[in-house]
Amino acid sequence: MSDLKRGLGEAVQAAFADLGLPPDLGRVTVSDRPDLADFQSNGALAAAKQAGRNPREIATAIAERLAADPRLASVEIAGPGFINLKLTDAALAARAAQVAADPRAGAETVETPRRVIVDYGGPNVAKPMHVGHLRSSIIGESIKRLYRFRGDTVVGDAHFGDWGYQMGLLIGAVTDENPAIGAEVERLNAEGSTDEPVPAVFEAVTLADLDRLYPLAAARGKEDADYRDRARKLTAELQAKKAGAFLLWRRFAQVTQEALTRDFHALGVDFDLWKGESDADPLIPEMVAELAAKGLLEDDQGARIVRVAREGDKRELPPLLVVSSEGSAMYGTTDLATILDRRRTFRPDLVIYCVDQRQADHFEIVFRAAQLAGYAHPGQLEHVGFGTMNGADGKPFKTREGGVLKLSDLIDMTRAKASERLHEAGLGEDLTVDEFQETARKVAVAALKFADLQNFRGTSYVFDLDRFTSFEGKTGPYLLYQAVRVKSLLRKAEKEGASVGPIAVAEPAERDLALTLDAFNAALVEAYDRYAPNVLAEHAYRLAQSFSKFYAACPMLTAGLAVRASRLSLAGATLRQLELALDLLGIETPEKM
RNA sequence: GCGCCCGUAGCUCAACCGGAUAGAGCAUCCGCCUUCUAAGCGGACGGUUGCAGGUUCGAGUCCUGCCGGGCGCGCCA
Repeated sequence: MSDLKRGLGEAVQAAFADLGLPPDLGRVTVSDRPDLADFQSNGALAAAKQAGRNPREIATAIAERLAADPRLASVEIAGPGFINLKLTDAALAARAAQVAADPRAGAETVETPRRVIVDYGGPNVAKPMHVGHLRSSIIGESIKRLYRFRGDTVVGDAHFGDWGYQMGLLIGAVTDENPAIGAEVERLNAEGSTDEPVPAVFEAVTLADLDRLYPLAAARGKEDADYRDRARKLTAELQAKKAGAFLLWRRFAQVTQEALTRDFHALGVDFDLWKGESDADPLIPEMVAELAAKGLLEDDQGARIVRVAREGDKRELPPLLVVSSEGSAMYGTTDLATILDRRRTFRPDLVIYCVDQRQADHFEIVFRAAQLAGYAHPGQLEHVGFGTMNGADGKPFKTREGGVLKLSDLIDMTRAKASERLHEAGLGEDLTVDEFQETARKVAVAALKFADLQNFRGTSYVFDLDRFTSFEGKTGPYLLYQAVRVKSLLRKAEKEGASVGPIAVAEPAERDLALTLDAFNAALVEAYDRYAPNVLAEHAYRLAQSFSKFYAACPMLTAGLAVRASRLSLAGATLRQLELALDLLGIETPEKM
């Protein structure tokens, strides 16, 4: 079952082939001029250019071959050689009926499913999530769901940032502040085992402590060489699995993961794997040996590196730093080892790194090194970068007090506002307290996620609290509102014994809704190919809007029997597709609001 | 200095391999609730797509140069 756009595309392409023209020029797109047509093909223009012929002539020849197509009410040539295609109401109705009958609401699956890993780019130990972390989790989650829905086998991995120099900094800062912990670390380093449980003294460490200490330690590490050297030494101790350092680190990871799990859960984001950089650590020795055996490793200024620069590069790309002069594994080391680990345990066809755009160079370096080492083919590793979130001043977002806004605070604020609005509107009064809370949570999450996902991931954007927590216009709550209206309508219809029936389209709003329903698959394909959830978000919004217009223009319960049955079918198809699209964006739909 | 990204309506963002009249939302103004949820619907206003060239039948989109902004450039992650 194919959507109309593709079906018509095949017909036009066949007509191009008939005329001895390149078939791929016969691509059909949704019309730019809905007043003139439903779909259009611009291929005659490109073909004319290639063949040195008159475009209108070619367009006319194509149109003659399409005239007999029973799906088309009209085929017209316009302007320099646009081919305008208008569908019959019957063809539209038939397609809408297909969508209505399809559990996948008209969405197809990929021909050859792949094994895919989505790497969420690592929330870090010791750093509570702030608004800057919204993007990787929201975009990553949506991409994961989208790929899975299209038929791929997908695993989402948090890729926890839990290894490296920052851990050494923290171990130093915490032991300095709390001598009891320091003494216990010393004792365990000397005579303990990493198999022991985390000692009770370490439980004094909270996420708030880490959050407070880390920026101080990082700043001091930058200006104080001795402090930095000590932190590096502690990092090396941790990576050498000294029991004291290791168990204290376990405590850091514990408290952080608890908080992160809570925040992610509130956002409806869940990982299939909660692996960390530390999990790749055991593979590092053999990986280093292998890199050396392959002749890829070079000694340079006391460190060991892999050179990845290529002939023809526009500038010199720095090498991958595999082993620091202190003997520590670096960011790129664990990333490369993780590629090796995944290759062995999952054999992915594709790994999607959903990470800040600023790390593009880093990934280019790691990916090149992976290819040199034979761990990956070109195209198998994709960095899907996203822009940064800035404040109204164009700089990274800060609260009025100058601090970062914690993600959990943002969610709470938005949820409180949603509750307030529900109360104001007198909505949800028949809900229990729990149901009401749950609805407010869903509204809040929808607002936050949709505000992010409607932007193309690659561009940076301004974080505006009012806009993020806005419930009117092109927002998540608008989409939920439309879905809930359909649900309410269908409940009422059921109570009145009204049933669905064959779909007919006649009114402009019905035609428009049917066309929008048809566009779902194309939106999914594009969002999938371009790693661009905003394409899907845009479709969901258009669908909600089409429905809202239809809802206003086409009464259902008061209509005649056949019309009512048809419109209820359209409403049902809309609901299913809208809920599916929202789910793929990671947005849950409440029953009532 | 070198490299990457960006510059679209007052604001925040879209725009499918280069196509017709560059679209939404917010804001402003005007209409629409005794009938299915008004968090809605309809309408108005709003543009030299940073500037200057070039390629093309056709450029927001491709090329060159400038201006403005963001980011990155091995021992943080």
